[in-house]
Amino acid sequence: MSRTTLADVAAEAGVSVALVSIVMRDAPGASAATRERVLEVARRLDYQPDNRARLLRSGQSRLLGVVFGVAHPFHDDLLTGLYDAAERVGYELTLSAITPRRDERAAIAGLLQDRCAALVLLGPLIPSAELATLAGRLPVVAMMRSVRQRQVDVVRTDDARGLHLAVDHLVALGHSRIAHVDGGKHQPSSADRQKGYRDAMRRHGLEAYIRVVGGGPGEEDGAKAARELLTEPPTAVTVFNDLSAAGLLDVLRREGMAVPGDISVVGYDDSSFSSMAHIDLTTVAQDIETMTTLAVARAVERIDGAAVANREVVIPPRLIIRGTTGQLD
Amino acid sequence: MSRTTLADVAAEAGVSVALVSIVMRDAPGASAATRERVLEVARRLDYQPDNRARLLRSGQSRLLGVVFGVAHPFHDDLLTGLYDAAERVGYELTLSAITPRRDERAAIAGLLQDRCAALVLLGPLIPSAELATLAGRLPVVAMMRSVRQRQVDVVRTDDARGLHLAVDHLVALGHSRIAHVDGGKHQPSSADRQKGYRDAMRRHGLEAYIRVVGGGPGEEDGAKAARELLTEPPTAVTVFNDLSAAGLLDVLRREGMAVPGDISVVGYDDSSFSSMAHIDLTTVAQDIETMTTLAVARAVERIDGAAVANREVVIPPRLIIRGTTGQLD
DNA sequence: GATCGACTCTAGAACGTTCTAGTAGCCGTG
DNA sequence: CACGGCTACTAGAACGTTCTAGAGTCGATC
Repeated sequence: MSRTTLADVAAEAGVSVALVSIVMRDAPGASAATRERVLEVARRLDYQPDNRARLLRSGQSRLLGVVFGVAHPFHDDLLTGLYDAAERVGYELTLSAITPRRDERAAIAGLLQDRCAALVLLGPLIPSAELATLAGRLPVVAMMRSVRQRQVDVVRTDDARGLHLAVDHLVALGHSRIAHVDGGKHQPSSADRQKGYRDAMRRHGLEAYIRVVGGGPGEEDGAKAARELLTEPPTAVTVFNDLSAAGLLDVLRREGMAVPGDISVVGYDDSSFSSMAHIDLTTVAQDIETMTTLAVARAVERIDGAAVANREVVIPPRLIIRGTTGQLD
Repeated sequence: MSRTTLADVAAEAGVSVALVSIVMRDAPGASAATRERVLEVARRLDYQPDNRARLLRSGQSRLLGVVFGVAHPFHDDLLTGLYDAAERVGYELTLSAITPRRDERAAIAGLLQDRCAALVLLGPLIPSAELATLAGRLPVVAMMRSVRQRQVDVVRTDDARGLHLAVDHLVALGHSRIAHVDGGKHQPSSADRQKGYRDAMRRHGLEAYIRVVGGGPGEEDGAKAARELLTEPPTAVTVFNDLSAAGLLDVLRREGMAVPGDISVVGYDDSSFSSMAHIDLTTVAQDIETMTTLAVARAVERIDGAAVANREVVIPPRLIIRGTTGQLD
């Protein structure tokens, strides 16, 4: 049952182990003829390189650790982008999940043992100080969250601007009683989005209509907020994220509110499900491709020891107008 | 930037490398006094064991590779269970995701390089033959799908029985015009569930009412099926999975159908979102804890070379009655 | 015909750990 | 005091790879 190794291939092909290694890595130093022969033998013996031994020896691991949460559908979209970005620069990804019974620290600890060269954290919840000490050990890129500490790189969407776009859009449609359902105190980006909402409302002279309802990142949080809003419905509402917006939409519709006839709704993230016909949610899109590309690029720069000009990269969001927002009669 | 190794700790503590290794592994062979001292030094130098070197040497990797799909919310629930189960038996998990641009083969190849001791595949889509050759290389456990080939272990829910439960429940409520929205030809479990539906209908003498509508695993598939059903609505419908059922529910309600007043709906999976108040879906629960525990146990048995009596384990499902099914007037 | 350079190849160390085999000290027993 | 059997420890090989240094061959150049 033991796997075939370089030595097996070398013996079978009648060459040295080192030469087989050269061939497998596509490194210079082997003739076309032997290259061919070695490859043939490797294929025949079903040789699979042992990443662990490879990394152990070569020191640099071309491996990025990613921490994501099973409870966040948007993380799945980010993972997709990260895989693409990593592949483009010749890196591998190793994933570690946060589950209800496996917290962020455990997820990170798992990756540290795997000796990945850098960490990419999706919306990390642990305190900045902890992120900073972690960054003393290896490059750390935090996504979708700002971090004061200078050691930690940040790639995030300009969340304040995202809510400006949403509010501007609603105001242009004639709305003024615009509420905001926030993400709760545990979501690091919640404060930025709420602030963006408040600023935009003020800028439009709608200070008097500012109304923030407590919410959270889940569908259920949105549903709960909807029930609260229904006591005195606004004509429009911006929601912390799409999942929450979906829960909110569902309750609104079941209570007989027409969307967007009676109330307009704007989500956040442009999660994959928000474009589906029956949701058809107007939302603020985070630029997944740019964010993931930059996050991976930043991690690689740090690994290579390159000097990094601006450690925080803020990506502008984009408003995706779909069917849940409409002109106020 | 280079990490602290056993040798560093050994030098600092004035003992041999081997002894430090013993202490770190909690293995017998060190006095309480030195144990204490070594641990103190290790803590002070911020020592982190290098998993790769550890596994390389010890041969057995205590590492399970898991392939999951970012498009399947239910996989997130399974991951949660797998982490729990693996931890209980002292194994680690290494994840590899299937994304729109990274297919199952790529995901598997990534894991093979990591030298995990066995593979756990969540609802694999690749042909059985391919699974079989893979199983020639290392233990393979397929979840939520049956595999003819004897080399591959299977842990799955008794899907046919799941639909029996659903149909029985609906019949008991007085329904006879019960339709089924299936999972499409790409989902391996789709056929089993459809067959379960047909058998149950026949058993109740409802052969004439059998009606299968093409569907799929996504929310959008359910929405589409709903629109098709609406041309001539049945009084009840069983759906391939919860996500699809959620899409179906949404369309039904928006078209003015009362659930369960006009139509009852049963989902499948008991995904985490199905219990939420605004969905409140009656559904067939797969027993996540049992399935994940058994899948991990099976993988470990194979790794340890234990003889395995029955290579296919079929777990009975459980009907969770919530608010989307009701008495037919 | 010696020297050089380019090319192809190889031996052996190294990576950080675990494991095997052993050494040294100590205590108790006959 | 010789012996056995503990306990605490250590030296060195081993895992499968990459890397460094060098060896051998060949053809071209001086």
